[in-house]
Amino acid sequence: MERKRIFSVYFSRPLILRVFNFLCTLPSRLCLACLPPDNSSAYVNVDSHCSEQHNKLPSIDEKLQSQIPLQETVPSGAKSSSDDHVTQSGRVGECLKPLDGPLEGGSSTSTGCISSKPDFSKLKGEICLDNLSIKELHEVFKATFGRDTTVKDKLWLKRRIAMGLTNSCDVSATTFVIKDNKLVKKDNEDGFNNVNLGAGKEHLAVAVEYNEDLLNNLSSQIDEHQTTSEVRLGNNVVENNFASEDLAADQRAAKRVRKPTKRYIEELSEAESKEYSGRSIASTKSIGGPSKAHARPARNVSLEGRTVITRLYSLGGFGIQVPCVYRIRRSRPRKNVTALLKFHPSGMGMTATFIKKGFDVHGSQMDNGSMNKVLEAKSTPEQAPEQFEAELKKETTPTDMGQNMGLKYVDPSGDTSDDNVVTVPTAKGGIRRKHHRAWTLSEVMKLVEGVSKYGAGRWSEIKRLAFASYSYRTSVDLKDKWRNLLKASFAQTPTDKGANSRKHPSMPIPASILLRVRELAEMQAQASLPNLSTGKLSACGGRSVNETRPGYL
DNA sequence: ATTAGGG
DNA sequence: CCCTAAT
Repeated sequence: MERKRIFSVYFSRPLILRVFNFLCTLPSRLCLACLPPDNSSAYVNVDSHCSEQHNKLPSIDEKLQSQIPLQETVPSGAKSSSDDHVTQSGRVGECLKPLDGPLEGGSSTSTGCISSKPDFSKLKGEICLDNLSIKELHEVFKATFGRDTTVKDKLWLKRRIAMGLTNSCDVSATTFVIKDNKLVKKDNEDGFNNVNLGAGKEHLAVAVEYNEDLLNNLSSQIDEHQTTSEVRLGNNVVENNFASEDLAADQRAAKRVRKPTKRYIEELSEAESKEYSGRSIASTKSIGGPSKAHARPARNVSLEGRTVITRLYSLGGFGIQVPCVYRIRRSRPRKNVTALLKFHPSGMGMTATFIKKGFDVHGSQMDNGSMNKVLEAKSTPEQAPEQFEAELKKETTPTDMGQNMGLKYVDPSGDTSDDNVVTVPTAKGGIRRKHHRAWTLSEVMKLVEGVSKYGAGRWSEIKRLAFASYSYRTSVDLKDKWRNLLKASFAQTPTDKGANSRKHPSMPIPASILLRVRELAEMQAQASLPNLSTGKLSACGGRSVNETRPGYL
């Protein structure tokens, strides 16, 4: 039989994949089958193997853990003839099970790496996808990407597989890609002579276990590198247009993977931030059951002169470098809070006056009539927010200061309760700041007013127009508060028992406010449903609105 | 950047 | 209140 020379290489699985892929990119440049037979150990009887076991791609589930140095000797002199074989490259390697040999034969029998080489005779002939059947291509595809494909197009499959494998190099910890380029370059320069795959030093930790999510991510990355791969795959580029549609479809399917939330990333990185060199906890938590992916110690990879700290996941034989993201403590900028805190040490009085001044301005902006109305209904000066101080003065003792001080103590909801920042322990041990600022009655009223004016939902408007002076209270806050108000109003409207009696400091919202809230809610509910004919319903709603609004507007 | 909702 | 997704 004709003997074909192949690499006398100790491959680990991922490396094989890469080599395999690399070879796929070569056909136009050289034909391995034509390499002169100068190393017997490197020969395989192609034909015999073809006949033997052709079809079984190894199951990728096998765990392969050997770290095998790649030792390769590629004799020189093949280059000249290579071109001639380009055209027949597909046929030369009649059979190719690139993934076959070393895995079973090698791993099972290998007691020592070099001494007992894997039985490479099982690695048949030239590595090329050309002769694989669709079914086989599907298997390779699945082995490569961890998912099935329905694409029947051989060209597409081949290209996709090759591309995926090629790109897997991009994200791996090896420098193989670069070598790939280098190889190409060498090939162009001085032929194939000095090609040294893996520089003879590739050590790859192999963890051939598959994880759906990570694989999908891998696929996504691969997709993103498409252009790169196209360039690299020179010979196959021609086919791109042909398969572009299917490819796109497939990509879309592959990308439908929910990305981890930011918090997840933060927490994950936080856990490892101390020692990025330590082994990562990888995905053991995210994936039910035994961990499917092994994370290898991260390492600093020098990349184009820059050193990048990465975590590396060894996955299905592919190394994936994940840049470390360090937790960023985010907290809402609180301007006024800090200002308040500055006053705090001096004593309550200072704080009170400070706040009073601040709110007096706003108080003046408000509609006095409505405020008085509310105050009357409430008849509870203690709970009156500072904004109403102007009005309060009329009814209360001239010593506003003392009144204010007392007010502060009595009403915990007042802004003087400056415990705006509360540290809340999190489950993970981290503590996160939670600033709490109780809503004052005036704020609530402003909110209600704003809603009545601009409608619920236009929080930014309300904030800008009605809450201009409150730097805190974001639109989200307004929205939340309104939601709470609605809830409260509908919850306990029937009996306002708790509302007026202020025995519960936690429930300071007066009934009048709740009433208004409910009215506004109804009004807006109807406004949002204008489709109904102008029957009694709309008339009823409109009437109530008109009835209530004048007093406040 | 805003809004809606879940927590 | 916080966080997120969706717009």
